[in-house]
Amino acid sequence: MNLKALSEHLGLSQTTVSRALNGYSDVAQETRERVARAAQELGYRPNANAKRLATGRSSIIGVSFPTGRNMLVDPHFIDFLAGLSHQASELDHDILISAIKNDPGEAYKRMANKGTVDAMVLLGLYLNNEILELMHSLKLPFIVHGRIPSDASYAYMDIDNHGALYQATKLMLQLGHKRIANLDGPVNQSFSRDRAKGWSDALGEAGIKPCVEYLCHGNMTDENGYLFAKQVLALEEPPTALICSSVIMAAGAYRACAELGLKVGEDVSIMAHDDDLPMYFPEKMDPPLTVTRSPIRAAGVEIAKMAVDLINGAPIESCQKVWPVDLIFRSSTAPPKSA
Amino acid sequence: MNLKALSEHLGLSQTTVSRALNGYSDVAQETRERVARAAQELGYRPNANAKRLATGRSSIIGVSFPTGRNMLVDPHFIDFLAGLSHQASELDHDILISAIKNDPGEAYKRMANKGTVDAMVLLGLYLNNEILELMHSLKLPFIVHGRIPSDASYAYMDIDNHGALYQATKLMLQLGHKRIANLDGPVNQSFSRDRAKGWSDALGEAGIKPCVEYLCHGNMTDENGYLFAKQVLALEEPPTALICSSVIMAAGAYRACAELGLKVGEDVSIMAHDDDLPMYFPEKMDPPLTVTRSPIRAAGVEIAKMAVDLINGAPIESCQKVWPVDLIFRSSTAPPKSA
DNA sequence: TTGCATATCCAAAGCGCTTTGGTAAACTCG
DNA sequence: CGAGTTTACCAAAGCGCTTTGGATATGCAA
Repeated sequence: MNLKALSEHLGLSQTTVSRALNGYSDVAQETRERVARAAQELGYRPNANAKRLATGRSSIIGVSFPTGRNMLVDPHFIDFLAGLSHQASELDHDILISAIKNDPGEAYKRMANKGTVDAMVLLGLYLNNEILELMHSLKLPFIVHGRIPSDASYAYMDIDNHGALYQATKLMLQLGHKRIANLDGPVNQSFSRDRAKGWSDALGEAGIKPCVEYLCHGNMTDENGYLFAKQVLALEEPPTALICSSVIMAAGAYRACAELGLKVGEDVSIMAHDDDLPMYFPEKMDPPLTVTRSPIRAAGVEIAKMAVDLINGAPIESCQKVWPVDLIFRSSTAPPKSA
Repeated sequence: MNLKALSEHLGLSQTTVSRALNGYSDVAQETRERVARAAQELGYRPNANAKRLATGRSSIIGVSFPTGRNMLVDPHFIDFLAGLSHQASELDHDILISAIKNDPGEAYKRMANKGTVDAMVLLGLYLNNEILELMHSLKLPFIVHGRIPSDASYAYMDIDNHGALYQATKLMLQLGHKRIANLDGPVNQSFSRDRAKGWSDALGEAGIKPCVEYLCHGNMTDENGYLFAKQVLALEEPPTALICSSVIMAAGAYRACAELGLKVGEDVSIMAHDDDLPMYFPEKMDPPLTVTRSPIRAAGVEIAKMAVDLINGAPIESCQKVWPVDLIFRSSTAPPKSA
């Protein structure tokens, strides 16, 4: 069942049927209804590819997907993707994923050249100035999850990573902690660097010199949380507070403390940034975990909206957002014991 | 730069240029090379949507993506998706994901009707006879990851879940265990039921009546592994062996044992099915975990291949595979202490 | 009555590719 | 040498939609 058949069935022209279905004003109300009814009854579905060819728009948003064996398939990415894809379908758009093997630039070019997608979502993880230039040269709207320092203007959506660690560190300071460790994400990622800066800025303001031994970088896994915690707690002067970049890491840190016979929320204070991942519940941990919180899934939702705006011609300047994070106090944080 | 411009530039017809580029035989070798060079130099990229309209094929494979808040975004699914998407791009196909909110059938219909995809990959998780009928009525090739018992013939790829638990249970029996618990996946999923059957079949052959208290069903999370282990180990007659449906669960079970002062590989034997998830390393656990193993990512790779075959007209019967699983013995399993 | 908006509808021209059904020239071979 | 093959190319007809640029009919003011 195609447009031609439907219009013949109705005794109307293809033009009118098309315009009726697409809500144009120059078609009588009665006709519009008649067309809608017939389309429904006959199960007419416009052919997406014909529509795409005619309009030059695909209503597909491309996302690069790091699948190489050496890259971690990260639960954070997945939850982000879930939000993105869910919202995209609300807005009648589809999500096409393109595997990044090694070179992300190559994957982006592939996606852009085929004209399959109207816009692309890039992971901040792979962003650098070179990629930014490449993207601009591809003449395809794109939006970045994350940020990098750059002169060029581009659409992005990020959470306030600096603020998150700044707040967290400030809280620990206010509780009386002086030795505050930062179990951070991978060193090559901008969000990790932003967080590290927030941490050291807060310390600096309190007149404390950030100690390099208190700063760990690595993938945000349970195991790293465990290892890093063990590592810093074994120092000559162990920290009394740990700030983890993810609830996953915090779970590992809890384990480390348990093994060392340290009571979380008493002997050592722990907090984390909570991306609200579906399988991790900071409020159910023992003790419940204090967090800075910003659901990564919501970021996916927002980016889908922004991508569609961008496709519809919104200026780049209106597509640059930084979300603040919430601070949720629970019992894993307390004044240091010695205080 | 489109076909018309390119052909004019070359002083050839569109037909010849198109055929040259697509490797048809009725074009002179010299011309073919000239065309290829010009296309390269001018950066000509055929418009994907025009091609799709003309050929009726999109080279896109659709995958349903469970994103609803109530559904777990499961690491297993993600690794599967990574394999699928990686292989699809090797075969010059793209992956389009369609969010399942609540009703999977509705999502499938949406995807099929638009004609955007050439084939669909369904998750066994959502499969039932009703869905199967729906899919057949949609006249779109599809392939299922998993299986259900059904009279209808359909393309599928599954691992031998029955065999996995059969083997695992058999191993425990051979070691001398009599009380063997099965910490299984969600009760409504076919792979969980297959595994439960493998477990009870092996027990049955050994003349042991499967005890319902030893069978737990639930999402394959760390927490459930912990809870289920605690639960069965607290029974009047606790099991001496635990078989977990996932390494993630096994990690939880290890924790439970540690808390109870039980040494894994001595006081209690544990094994698991290993999907080879990127963040979990059974061989690095303490003690290293005995597993039945079948990388779920490889299943994704295989399904991408099968989907492309199916699109190219391969008969359904040639697209029905069940993979055996490996049994890898490590030190988390040993004869029971009392034996 | 005439002139001019306004409301409805339509024929036909694309969108950029593939594919059918040729043609003309060059080659084969009895 | 002429009939049949083979080789290399092409014009034009789609694929199924949107959109442009009218056409026709009706309503209303002058």
